[in-house]
Amino acid sequence: MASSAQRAGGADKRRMILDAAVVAFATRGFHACRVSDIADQANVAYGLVYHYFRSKDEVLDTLFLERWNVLLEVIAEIDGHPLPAREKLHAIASFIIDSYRHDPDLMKVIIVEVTRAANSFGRTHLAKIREAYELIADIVGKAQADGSFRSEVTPTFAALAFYGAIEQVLTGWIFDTLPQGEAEFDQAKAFIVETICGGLDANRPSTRPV
Amino acid sequence: MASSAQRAGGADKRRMILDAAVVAFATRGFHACRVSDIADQANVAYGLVYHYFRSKDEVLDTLFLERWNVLLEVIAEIDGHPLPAREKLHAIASFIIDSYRHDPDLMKVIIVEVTRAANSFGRTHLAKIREAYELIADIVGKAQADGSFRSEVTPTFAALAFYGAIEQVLTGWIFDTLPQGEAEFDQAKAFIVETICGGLDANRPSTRPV
DNA sequence: ATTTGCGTTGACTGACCAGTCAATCCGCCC
DNA sequence: GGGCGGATTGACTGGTCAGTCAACGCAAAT
Repeated sequence: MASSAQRAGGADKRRMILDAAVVAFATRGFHACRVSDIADQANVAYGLVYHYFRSKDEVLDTLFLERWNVLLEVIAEIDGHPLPAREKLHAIASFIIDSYRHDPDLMKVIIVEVTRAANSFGRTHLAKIREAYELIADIVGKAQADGSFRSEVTPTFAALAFYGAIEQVLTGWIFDTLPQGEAEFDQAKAFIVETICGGLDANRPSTRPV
Repeated sequence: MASSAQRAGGADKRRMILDAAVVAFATRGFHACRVSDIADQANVAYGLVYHYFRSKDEVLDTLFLERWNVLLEVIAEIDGHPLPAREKLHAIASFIIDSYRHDPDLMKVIIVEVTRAANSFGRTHLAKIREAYELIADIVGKAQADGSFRSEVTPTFAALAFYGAIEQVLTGWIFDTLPQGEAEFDQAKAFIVETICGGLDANRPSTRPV
């Protein structure tokens, strides 16, 4: 009963179902994915899914909340460090992109089925999603207050633009519209931050003075 | 038979169905919306929808393509004018945001059900959607070539960031996460362009020298 | 050895809905 | 005024699944 899950024993069937759901949702999409697909993928009987979860929705719910709460904690923690705002944003972009690098299926599900699906499903989680924007907006707001960011733009809009850029890039990878790979991941982090913080216009120092 | 649709006569039932579908899709979402909802909304018999369209999908298809093609033409046309890149981007943001202002339901459907639904539905239209990114990337690329934009960032990423920011803001309005109104619409155009072109970092002229 | 009860199974049900189709309507032409 | 053909109608069918539930397995408790 201990830890290493002898065979597939009494251990965490619940976890197995969640992991299977990630694969199933990522492969067929939440709507097209039948509960039996999850059960098959988990090597578990159909009914067991309903032993651990009230509904198919609750499975997705659980996956999303598990991960999104981590994101919120990480952002808060990054903000706690005494870093320049630009580096905080880089750290956030890094975390999100590395999340995708580490578990593309999970990120695909979260983004495609929740974050970008504010209709059908994500509606329930709008508030939770918004928390992330607000944490980012906070970072921008404080940077504006201390003068390291300009104040031409509302923190809210800056946060939306920043997060929107990240999501758009992830979506590109998810649907193979954009080449991906180790190099691209790190490049993307830098480009996103550079676009949002440095801007595209030419009249400015190409590198910030130290 | 002529033009002004005597009663609801022989005129464009097809158009009526499309318009009804916009309302139905916007209200209940594509998946939750039944074909009978469209027919009811259009005051038309169920079967007539299938007289004009092969499937429910084709209705959404049609709505999307009609509008997206306009967008592509407009972007191309804007690019044709001899404007600074920054103003081209502003014009594009304006067009998209004004599209929302003019017909929020249609934009909601296009964004929520197609553009942001690259899974279930939008997959068919990935290429079409990408065309828009590429047109924008072109604008950025040319501006980099003539020196008015810096070259730190790939045109592709810049385009993604720009479009992503717009979509994120629209999504905020669509789901009432962001206050909307005449003032907000124009403000948003300016903020998006200012974020992407001007950047957030402080060390630079707050206004570009003429 | 027997009981107890959670974990597990998978066949089944009820609801839902996209798409079909045979019938009707109606404007127009001969 | 008869009939042709596209427009229009809506009842019906077929298939799909989410969720239920009665039964079984099995480990620990007695």
